[in-house]
Amino acid sequence: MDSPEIRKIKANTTSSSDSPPVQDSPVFSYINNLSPIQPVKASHLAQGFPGLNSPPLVFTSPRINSHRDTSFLKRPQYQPLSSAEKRKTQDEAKKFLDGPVDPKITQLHMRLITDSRDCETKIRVESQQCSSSEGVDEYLADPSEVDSVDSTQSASPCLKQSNNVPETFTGSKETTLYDNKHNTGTDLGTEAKAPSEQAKEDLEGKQTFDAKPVKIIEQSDGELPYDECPNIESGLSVNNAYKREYRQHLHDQDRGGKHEDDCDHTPQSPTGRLQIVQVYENSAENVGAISKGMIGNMILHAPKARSEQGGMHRRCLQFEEAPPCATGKRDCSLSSMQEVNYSEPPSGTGESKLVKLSYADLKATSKRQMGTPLPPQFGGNSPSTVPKPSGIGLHLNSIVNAAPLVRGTTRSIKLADHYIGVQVMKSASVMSSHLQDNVRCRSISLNMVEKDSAGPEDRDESETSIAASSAVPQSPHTVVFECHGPTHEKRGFDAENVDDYEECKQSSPKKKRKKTSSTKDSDGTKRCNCKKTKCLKLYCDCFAAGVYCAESCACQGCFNITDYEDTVLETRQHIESRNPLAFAPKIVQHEEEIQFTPSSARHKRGCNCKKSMCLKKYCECYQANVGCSSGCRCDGCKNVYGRKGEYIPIEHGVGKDNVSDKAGKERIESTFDEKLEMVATKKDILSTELYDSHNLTPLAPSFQCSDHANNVPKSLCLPTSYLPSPESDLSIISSYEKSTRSPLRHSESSDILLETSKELSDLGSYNWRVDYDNIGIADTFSPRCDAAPTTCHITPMSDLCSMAMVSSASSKTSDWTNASQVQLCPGSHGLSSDSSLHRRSSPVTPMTRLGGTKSCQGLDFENGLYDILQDDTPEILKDSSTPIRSLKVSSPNKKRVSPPHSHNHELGASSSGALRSGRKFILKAVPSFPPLTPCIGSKGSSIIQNMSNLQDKGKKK
DNA sequence: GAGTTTGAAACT
DNA sequence: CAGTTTCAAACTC
Repeated sequence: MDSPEIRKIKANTTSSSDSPPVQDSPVFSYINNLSPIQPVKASHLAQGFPGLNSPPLVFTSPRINSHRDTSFLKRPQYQPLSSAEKRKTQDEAKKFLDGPVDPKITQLHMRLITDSRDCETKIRVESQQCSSSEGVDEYLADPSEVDSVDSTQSASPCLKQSNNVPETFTGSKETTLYDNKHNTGTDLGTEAKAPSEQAKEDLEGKQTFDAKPVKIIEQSDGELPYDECPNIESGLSVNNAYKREYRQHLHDQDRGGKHEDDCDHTPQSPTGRLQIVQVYENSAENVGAISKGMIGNMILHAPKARSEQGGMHRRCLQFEEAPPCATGKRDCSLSSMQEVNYSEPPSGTGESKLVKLSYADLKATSKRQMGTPLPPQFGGNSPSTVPKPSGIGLHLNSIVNAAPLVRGTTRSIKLADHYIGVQVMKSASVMSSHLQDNVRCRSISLNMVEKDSAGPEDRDESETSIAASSAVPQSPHTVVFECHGPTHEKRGFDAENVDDYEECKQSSPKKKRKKTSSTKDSDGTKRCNCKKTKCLKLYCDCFAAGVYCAESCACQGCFNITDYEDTVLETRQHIESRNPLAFAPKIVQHEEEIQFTPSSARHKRGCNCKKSMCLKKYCECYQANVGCSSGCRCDGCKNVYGRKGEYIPIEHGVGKDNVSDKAGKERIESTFDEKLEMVATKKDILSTELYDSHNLTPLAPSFQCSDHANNVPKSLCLPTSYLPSPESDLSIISSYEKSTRSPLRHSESSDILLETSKELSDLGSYNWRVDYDNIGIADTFSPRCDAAPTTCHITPMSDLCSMAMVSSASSKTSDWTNASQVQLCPGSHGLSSDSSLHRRSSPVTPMTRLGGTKSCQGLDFENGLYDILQDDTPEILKDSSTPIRSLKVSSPNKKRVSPPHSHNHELGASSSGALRSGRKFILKAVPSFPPLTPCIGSKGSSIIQNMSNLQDKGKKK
C-alpha cells in the first residue's frame, strides 16, 4: 500500500506541489503514517528500500511500516545514494519538494511518532531485542554517512545539520548536533515546530514541548553518538529519499545528541522513550527550522529511529532515566556492589584502588576522603558503600550524597549536578541517574555538557570519573573508594603541612571555587572552609557530620583526615563527653508534633535566629528543610517549612492512613499547603534551600524545578506523602541510630533496595507504587510519563525507576529519585512508604547532608556513619534516640514500625504502602538513612517539591 | 573575591 | 544558665 502511494507522493513531492494535496488526504496521511518513509524513498531515491524488516518487526503498527519503509528505503536508498552527489541533488530538490509535503508527512509522522512513542516502550525493549535497531543501525550507519555527506553537499541547512550530525558521531557530534539543533532550532525550529508540534499535539498533545529544550541539550550534551549515533544517523539518512534523508538529517541532529546520550548511557532504560520523545521533540523543534518537510521527516525518523535505534539511544541518553529503569538491576548491582564495597571498605584500599585509578588520576590531589566517615569510632572507613544504597533508588541522591565521599564521584556528581541543573531545566533525563549507570550516564552527560560548556578540566574529570565508573561498573562505591585515595593525600597535606594543604587547595582552584561557592559540593556533600579550627570542632560541617574532610574542602590545617584519625577521635570523644548528642542528628521528629503531623521533623536543638526569621540558611532548621519547633528560640520565625509553634503539616502523617486518621490532617495539609505556598512564593528561598538540599541529593534539581513550578506542588505535595520526608528523615534518623548500631545498614540498605524493588512489586507496595506511577503518569509532564510506566513494569526496580522516571518526567531526576524512593519504601521497605521514601529521600539526603562529608559515612554507614553512630551517636543515639524527641521508637528497626500512628505519621505519611509494607523493609531502610538526618529534611522537602512539581505539572496539563 | 552578616559553637 | 567570644557559613556587594 504504502509503496504505491508513497511513490505517487514522492513523485508529487518531487514534481512539486502535487504532493501536498495527496498528503492532505486522510488516506495519504494514514499511509504516510504507516510508512511515510517509503513514499519519500520511492520518489526520490526510488531505491526502493526493500525496507528493513527488523524495524517493522518491532513496529507491528503503522510505525512498523514506516520503519520498514524507512529501513527498507534506507538501505536501498543508501545504495543508490551511495552516490552522494546524486543524493545531494535529489535531496535538495526533494527538500524543496518535500518541504511542503513534509509538513503533512510530518504530521503523519508525528502520529506515527506518537504511536511509536507509545510503542517505544515496547519498541525499546523490542528494538533492543529486535534486530531492527541493530540491523537498521548497521544499515543506517553507512547511509547516515552518505546522507550526511549528501546533506553537507546540499546547501540546504537541513543537510548541513545532518552533516553535522554525522560528524557528531565521531564524538563531536553532540556539540555539533547541539549547536546545530540550537541553530536550526532557532532558525528552523519555528517552522518545524509548527508541523511537528501540530502532529505532536494531535497525537501526543504538548508533551514534547516541555522536554524538548532540555532534552535537546541533554541529548546533545549527554548523548554521545558513540554507539548508536552512527546507526541512527545511518538509519535516518538511510531512510533514503528526500524525507528520509531530511529526516535523517534532522534525526541525526536530534539523534546525534540522543544517540550519543544513549550510547553513553545505554539503551536499556525505558527512559529511552522519554529521551526519544524528548529528542524527538527537541529535534522537531530544533530541526523544525531546517524545514517543515525535513522536520516532518526528522520527526518520523526520529520516532522511528527511536523505536528502532533511537529508542535505545535515547534511552541511553536518558541514562538518568534509564538508570532508574535499570535501577532495579542497578540497585541490585549497586547493593551488591555496595555490599562488596562495604566489605571492602574496611580494607578500603581495594575499592579505593579501583576508584583511585580513575579518580585518583583525576583528583589524586584531592585532599581528603570526602565521604570518608570519621575513623572507626565515627564510622569506619567504609562509608563509601553506603552511598550506593541510597543511590540505588535515588541515584541522584545517592550520587549527590555519595559524591562527597568519592572525589571522582563527586566530580561526576558535580558534573551531574551541573548537568542536572541543566537537565532539570531541560529535562528529567539526568534526573534518573540513580544508579551507577545513572551516574555513568550523568558523568557522561556531564562530560558532554561540560564539553559543551564546562572547562576542559571538568571534562577530564568527568571523563575520568566516567571511566572510573565504567571501570568499576556502576559502582558508586568505587567512587567512594576513590575518595579514600584522595583522603590519604589530604592527610598528607593536612597532617603535616597545612601550607601544603593550602597549596594543594590552591592547585585546585575549582575545588576551592566550589567550596567557596557553596559549603556543599555539587554532590551535596558539605565542604568546609575551616581556617582556625582545623576541622576538629563542630564548626566544621565535615567534622560535625562525622566525616573526614574531602578534597573539595577548603579547610586549612585540616586534621579531620584519616591521617589524624586518632586526633579526630579524641576530639570527637571530647566533644561528646561534653555533649553526648553533639554528633547526633540535628533533625529529629518530635513525637508531640508527630501527633499533629506525621512529618514533624525538627531541629533537635532548635534554632536561635534573630534576624533571619528562619528564612535563610543561617537558620539550621531552614537549612535542614524542617520547620521550627517550640524548641526554637527564633524571633519572628517565618520558616517556610514550619513556623515555630506550628507543626509542620507534613503529608506523612496526613499522607494517608496515619495522618488521615487524625483530625490534624486537614490542619497539617492546610499548613503544609501554606508551607508549600510559602515555598512557592519564596522560590528564591526555597530554591536556595532546595537547591542546597538538591546539592545534597538528586532531588534538589527536581526541587528546583518544583520550586520553579512553585506553588503548583502544593496540591501534589499534599496528596503525596513526601512531605513527611523530613519526618521520615527523623524517623529514619532514629532508625538510623538504631540501625547504625546494627551492622545491617549497608547490606540491608542495599538489600533493602533490591528487596524493596522486588517486594514492592510483589507486595502491596506495588499498589502504592502504582499510585505514584499514576501520579507521575497523571503528571505526564511529557512523553516520559509513558515511558516511565512502562519502565516501571520492566522490573521492580524498573518500577521504582519508572516512578522516578515518571517523576523525572515532571520534575525529572529529583522527582524521579523521590518517586523511586517512595516506591522503594513501599515495596522493599515495606517498612513504609516512609521508610522507602525516607531512604530514598532521607537516606539519600542524609547521605547527602552528612554525605558530602558523611555521605561516605552514610555510604559507609556500616563503617562510617554506622561507626559514628555507634561510637558517637550510638551512645548519643541510644540516649539521644529516646532523649531526642524525634526518635520515636525504641528499636532501630521497629522505630518506624512500632509506633504505628506516630510512625505512621512518619512512615505513613510517605505512603500507606509503607505502612502496609512489612517491617523488614522499614528496618532495613532505616539503618541506612538514619545518619543523614539533616538530609532528611531536605529530602522530604525535595520529595515534596517533586511531588508538588509533578502535581503542578499534572495540573498544568 | 572581599567584606559583612548571621547564628552556632565554644568558652567563661 | 547566661553572657561573651570565636568561628565558619551564608549572604551581600
